[in-house]
Amino acid sequence: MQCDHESEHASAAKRAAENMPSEEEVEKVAASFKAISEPSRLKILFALRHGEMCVYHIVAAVGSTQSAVSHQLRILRAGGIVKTRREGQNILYSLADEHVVAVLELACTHLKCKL
Amino acid sequence: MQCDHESEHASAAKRAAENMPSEEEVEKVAASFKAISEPSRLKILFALRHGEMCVYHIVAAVGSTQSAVSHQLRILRAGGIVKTRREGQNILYSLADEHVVAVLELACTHLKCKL
DNA sequence: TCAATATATGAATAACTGTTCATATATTAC
DNA sequence: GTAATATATGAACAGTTATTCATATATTGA
Repeated sequence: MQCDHESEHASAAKRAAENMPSEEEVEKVAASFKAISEPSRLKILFALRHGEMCVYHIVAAVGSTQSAVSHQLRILRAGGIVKTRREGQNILYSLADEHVVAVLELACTHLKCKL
Repeated sequence: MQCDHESEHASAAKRAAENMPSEEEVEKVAASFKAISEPSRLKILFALRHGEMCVYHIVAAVGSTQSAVSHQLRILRAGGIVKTRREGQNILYSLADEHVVAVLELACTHLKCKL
């Protein structure tokens, strides 16, 4: 394999190779996207767009089980997608920041689906 | 399990359940994110930010094999993340639209990593 | 038409991941 | 301290997926 339109693409390829983020950075970005790439987790995020919620209400909103939701919340939390605060017996979950909201909205715009 | 701060969260939960996108829509969004959630595919996208490229140069830029890259490109193409055009023997790949660029940049901003 | 180059793809394997079930931890009310 | 409630977690299983290897298709130039 070899490509001979050096003039046109070689420079882009060279720049791309030189500016490729480190393996660690790529994996960090990938992990963030992976966190929001599962239907069960996306539903949680769509739910949280309507406001801070405890686990019980998240379970109700997405229609799943407590255990499954709790496992997914851990992944979202570890990925920095949601944040938590305790209020008595309850742990209240919310979207971590405006970037998360923005990415969700971009995806829906891209796919031409209402939110 | 039952949650008694009805006054505070029940309304958010109710709105969330009512406005939850359909299973099909959620899966479409999830599939899009899944397409960009693998390090090997993300590297391809980071490379393509520097311009349209043929497979040979993508392979060179990301440091993988022709077969692996080709499999990943198929997934990115099916997910509407990249688009292609043929030029002689070569298939030139590029990012599908500005939304893709924007999402990549948002993620890097979110993670405070340079791009 | 034939050889060479570029890209795609099917099958197989190995690694990863989501859910379920059972159970553990933590907080509150008594 | 004990019971009740809310949330988290470990293990196991099932389903998914990325890579490799071998091979197929498509385009070009002779």
